[in-house]
Amino acid sequence: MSDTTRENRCEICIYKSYLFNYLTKQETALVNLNKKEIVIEKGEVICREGEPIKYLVYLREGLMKLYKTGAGRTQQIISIATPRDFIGLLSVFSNTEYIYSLAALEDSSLCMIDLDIIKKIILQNGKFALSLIEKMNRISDVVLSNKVELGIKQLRGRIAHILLMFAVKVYRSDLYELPVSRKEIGELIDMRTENVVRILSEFRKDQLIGIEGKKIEIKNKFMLEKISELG
Amino acid sequence: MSDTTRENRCEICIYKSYLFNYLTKQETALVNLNKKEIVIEKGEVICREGEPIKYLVYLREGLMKLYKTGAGRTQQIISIATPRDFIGLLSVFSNTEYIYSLAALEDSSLCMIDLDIIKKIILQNGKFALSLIEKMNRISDVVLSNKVELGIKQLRGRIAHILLMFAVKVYRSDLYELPVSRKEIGELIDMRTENVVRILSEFRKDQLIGIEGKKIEIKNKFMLEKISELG
DNA sequence: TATCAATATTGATATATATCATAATATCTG
DNA sequence: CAGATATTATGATATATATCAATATTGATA
Repeated sequence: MSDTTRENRCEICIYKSYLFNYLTKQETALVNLNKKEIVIEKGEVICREGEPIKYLVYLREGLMKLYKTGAGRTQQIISIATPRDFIGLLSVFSNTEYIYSLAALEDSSLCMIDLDIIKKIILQNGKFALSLIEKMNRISDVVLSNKVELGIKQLRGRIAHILLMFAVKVYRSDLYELPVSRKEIGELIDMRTENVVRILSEFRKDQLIGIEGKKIEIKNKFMLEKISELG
Repeated sequence: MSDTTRENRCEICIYKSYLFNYLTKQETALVNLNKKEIVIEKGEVICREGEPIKYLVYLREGLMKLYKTGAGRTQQIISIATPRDFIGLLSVFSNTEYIYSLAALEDSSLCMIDLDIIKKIILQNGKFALSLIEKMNRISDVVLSNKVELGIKQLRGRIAHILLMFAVKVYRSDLYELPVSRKEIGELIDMRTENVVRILSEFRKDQLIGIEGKKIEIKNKFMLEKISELG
């Protein structure tokens, strides 16, 4: 975890989210003074369940997973965060300790902003507060609706859904490299690793996708969408 | 749906949530002018998916369900709201139309506050904004974690969980009347009606609960907790 | 009160999914 | 590089869940 704070200034940050557009000059300067920018490698864990919450984490580049550790080292992945996401916005204001852990699925660069500073700005800047509320709401809409949909889909539908999710929302390409193992796919969509493997093979045999290790090619998007919709 | 606004004043409302304690006198008066208080009967639907969002709904008394209608009149229940809940806080700031419907499971009394007024107050009252953020976060924590837990539990675990939820969180009694049909239980915890019935009967035979129509008696809470935890 | 529709119940059976076993391959580590 | 370990893969089997069918019960309604 290398700290690269240096003289990076929020004012000219190209990753500045639309959220921070509502900040005044003074507030931007305050954020600038109370944030650290870090680069982490694939696999690194930056927040763990139970640790005190100090930062609001903004994902500049890379890919991360938000997950929960259960009994016997089992994990359940809550959501996958993509660039420009305020990760963990899901629960940082309602808890004093993290209720989820956060790990990098790809090399990532993050901006960690002191949560007390964010709270301070909420108290004094209504536009910022309202846009933060909208952002939070939107994030939980997406995460919740994904989990709700899981409940009505069978395994094939879930696999189709997740393959399309990576193609459409994460990589914006029909050809991509899976950032997760088969086991992690299972942890994300509630199924056993063996069944993830099996159904991927099945989809390959049916010419819906191409597989080469972690490389996935979406060959029949229409059919995958059908399978995803119908469960 | 009978409008009983009359001269009810927010200032002296016994249901005034801690949230509204942060309002100034003027703001309280503003809310008072822009809210309506209604009483609805069991079964009534007050918001439907797709309708424009106008109000923030506060449940004073009663019980409601937040649900989604899928293809072929199927429903999925997202969450059950209990008194003092700000229902639908889940998605009112991120959408212009409701993404869930809202119906009464028991006769209920609601306070519907103009959402534009709430937004206006957020813009000018930082303490209110921050406490609203905390409240929103807490609500989505609960709803999401319920749905996440569903994914790792088998049917018996889900039924045990829901029976305990009604006993502990809704009625605070080991003897209560189910506010939902067997079918609705299935819609809430993603399983078929027949299996809801079957497992309830099984629990009755095993002396874990007593059943008489909709009346449920929790007889062996310890065992139900075990079943709920272990899935 | 009689009739209809929704709900609840139970059993038999089909289907989906998990589990267990085993092996091949890839990845990490000293 | 060798050995250890995790990941991917496939088949056989057990288990969990859904589906189908038939009936009883309750609740609503004319």
